Amino acid sequence: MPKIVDSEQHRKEILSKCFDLFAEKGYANVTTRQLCKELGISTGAMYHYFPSKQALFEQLVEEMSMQEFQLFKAATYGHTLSERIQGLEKLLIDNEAHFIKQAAIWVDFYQHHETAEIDQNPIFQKIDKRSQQEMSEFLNLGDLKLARFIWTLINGILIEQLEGSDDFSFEEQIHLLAQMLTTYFEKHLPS
Amino acid sequence: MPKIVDSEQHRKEILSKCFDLFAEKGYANVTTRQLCKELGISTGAMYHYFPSKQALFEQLVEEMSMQEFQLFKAATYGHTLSERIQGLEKLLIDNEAHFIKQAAIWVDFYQHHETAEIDQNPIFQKIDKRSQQEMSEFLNLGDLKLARFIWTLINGILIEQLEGSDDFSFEEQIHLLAQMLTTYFEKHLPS
Amino acid sequence: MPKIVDSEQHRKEILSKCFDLFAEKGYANVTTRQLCKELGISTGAMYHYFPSKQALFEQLVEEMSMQEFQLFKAATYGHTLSERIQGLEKLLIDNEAHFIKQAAIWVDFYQHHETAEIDQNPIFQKIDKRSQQEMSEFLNLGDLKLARFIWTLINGILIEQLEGSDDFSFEEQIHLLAQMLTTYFEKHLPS
Amino acid sequence: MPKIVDSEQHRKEILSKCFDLFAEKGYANVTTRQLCKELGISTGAMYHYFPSKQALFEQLVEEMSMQEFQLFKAATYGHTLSERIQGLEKLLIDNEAHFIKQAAIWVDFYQHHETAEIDQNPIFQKIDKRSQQEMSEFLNLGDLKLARFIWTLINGILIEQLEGSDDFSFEEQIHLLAQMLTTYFEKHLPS
DNA sequence: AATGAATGAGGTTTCATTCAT
DNA sequence: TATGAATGAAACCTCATTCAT
Repeated sequence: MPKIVDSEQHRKEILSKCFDLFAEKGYANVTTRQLCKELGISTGAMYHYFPSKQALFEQLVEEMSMQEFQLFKAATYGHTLSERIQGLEKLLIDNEAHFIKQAAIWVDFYQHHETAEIDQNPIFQKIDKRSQQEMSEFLNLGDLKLARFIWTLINGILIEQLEGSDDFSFEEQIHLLAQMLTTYFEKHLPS
Repeated sequence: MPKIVDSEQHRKEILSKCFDLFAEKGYANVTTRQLCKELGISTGAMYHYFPSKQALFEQLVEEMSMQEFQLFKAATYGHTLSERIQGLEKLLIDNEAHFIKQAAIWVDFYQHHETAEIDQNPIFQKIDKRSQQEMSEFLNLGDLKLARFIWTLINGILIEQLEGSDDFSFEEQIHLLAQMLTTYFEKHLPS
Repeated sequence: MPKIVDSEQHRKEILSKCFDLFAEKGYANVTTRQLCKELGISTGAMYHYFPSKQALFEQLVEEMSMQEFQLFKAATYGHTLSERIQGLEKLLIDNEAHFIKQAAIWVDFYQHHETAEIDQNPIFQKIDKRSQQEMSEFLNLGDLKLARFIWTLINGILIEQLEGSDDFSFEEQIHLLAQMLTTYFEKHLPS
Repeated sequence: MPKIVDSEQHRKEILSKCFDLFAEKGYANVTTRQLCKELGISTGAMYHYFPSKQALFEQLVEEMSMQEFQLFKAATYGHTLSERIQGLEKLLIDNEAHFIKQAAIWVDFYQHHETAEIDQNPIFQKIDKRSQQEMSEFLNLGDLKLARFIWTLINGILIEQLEGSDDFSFEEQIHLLAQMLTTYFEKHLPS
């Protein structure tokens, strides 16, 4: 039993390190050899834990989503909508690095998989659905579409960060978006 | 002299067709052979027009930006901010396919190039700067940062479209964003 | 058109050289690198002609069978059974090297493919059926099973040669088998 | 001392199970992992009993030959040549599975070893010599070459069985060969 | 200009073997 | 003795690029 625990932990450690690499360079631009060298393990070891580079990547996506859920769980939920938007703002800023990398990996993931392929995979379906729900619950918005839309805008900001222009910081951009949302909801959602 | 014109035209035709392919699959996931097959030319011919796959891609990015400028040029500029936002909305919806593909290619481009590398390249510097200006002028916003921010949010919507979820159309999303912006500016920008 | 001919010829030349190598060492014991080095071509070139090592091997088996048919076609058919057996003897001895290698490759082929897999492949079905018929016609035996049985015994001799013991030559062994068959048929088949 | 016995027994059990696997798939097509999984032991355990996959295979060949000798020892020797041929027939049919697998393994063995290598190995020399003698004694044929030849024909039938065509059973084929041999000897060997 | 066969460095993956536990 | 995670050389294969025609 302890061996299984160790093994599982090792697997997660590998995923965690791959997360950074894939986010930075993109799936296709990281070779297994590079990956293993960076991880400090042999190629054989990597293939002991994961059947293929592809599978490693997909498990990474899964794991990454789980971590996102944990973040949402751990965050403080506000009462008023305005407070909840502030909560989201804090969550994003506190975990800036994670969310930026996650956005990068999602884009990669979608480019490397046919849409049909993703639609057929129950795991990714589940992740997708749960992600929307989590977001929706966090903001206490009944409207799933609206929740998704907000996430879409946030994604825009996250991906912008990949390009590394520092003159308009992530924090400022998130804050500005939060303001826009607050302003909009004040006018359009009868609280 | 006419031969050069033909050659130049041929080069642009190739770029135009590559645009779709790269946008859909991503730079690293399209082989030169696929590319040439799709284009209906031989690999030799491709290497006659472009020194490398990389160069082809970069020229594509350049060409793509030129086309974007043309679109902005051809669009009608409104007088009031609200009208100008409506103009942007129309521009985006009328050229949905182009802008979605362009967003995909930009993301690819940034993942495949080190940030430093892009910063050093005068061509990309120029494109970047001009792009911001174009946007800023179109909205008649003095604030470059704000213009860029708006574009950032639009990018979020464009990239979302790559994932192919149809339950919330591009048109609706762009419209909602336009509304948010209008509401925000009404309150925060004294016209 | 001429290019296709060249290409096809080149393909056959490659197969021909592989024939010797696979026969001598066995499919699994020849690496693609060895193969290419021996053939004097690059790995890329090999993969230009054949999609995989496996496919190369299967095409080799097909080609090999075609050549066998040619040999049978070119051989002289006798009138009496005894003459026909002599004809077979001559055919085998004249093409000793080919038949020994072919036997080696068949054994390899059957070990590397599941029986079910072979049974489902129409090409191999056809080869198998035609092979039996060819043999049967050559000996003018109506009985397919008997023809196959004779070939089975010949296979035993062919495979023995792989082991390289020279104290009982192929020629002698084939001759002894021919004598046995003649003796048997004299008694059991009323001519 | 008893521990050595256990160990020795364990070693033989492993060999026995490998026999089936190697016969079915061929040496090169069975990985050590598959082997160990099938055997229900760890790779470490396997390497405790055998220094290498190669050594395991060679010991298997040795053990297999020993078992063959046992079979010959246990069989009933006839008086007349015809009776002795019948005895051989019975021996083969009673141990069909064993002999087919053995034939498969011999072919494999010869393909994976250079002829020179086998010729230099005293163990295989001994096995080979003894095998011929055993056969020769069983049939009470002074002529070693002839004994070997008969075995060669039998091998043809055994190997044919690997290909799994059921329309002409092993039993029938062996019987037909026995008849041929009997007919031939009646005429050519003055009893 | 155009072709597409050829190149070969380098990618992903396998697998016999080792070794800390 | 026994385990199975770890190793790394080497396997098969890909693909941007070149070059004779």
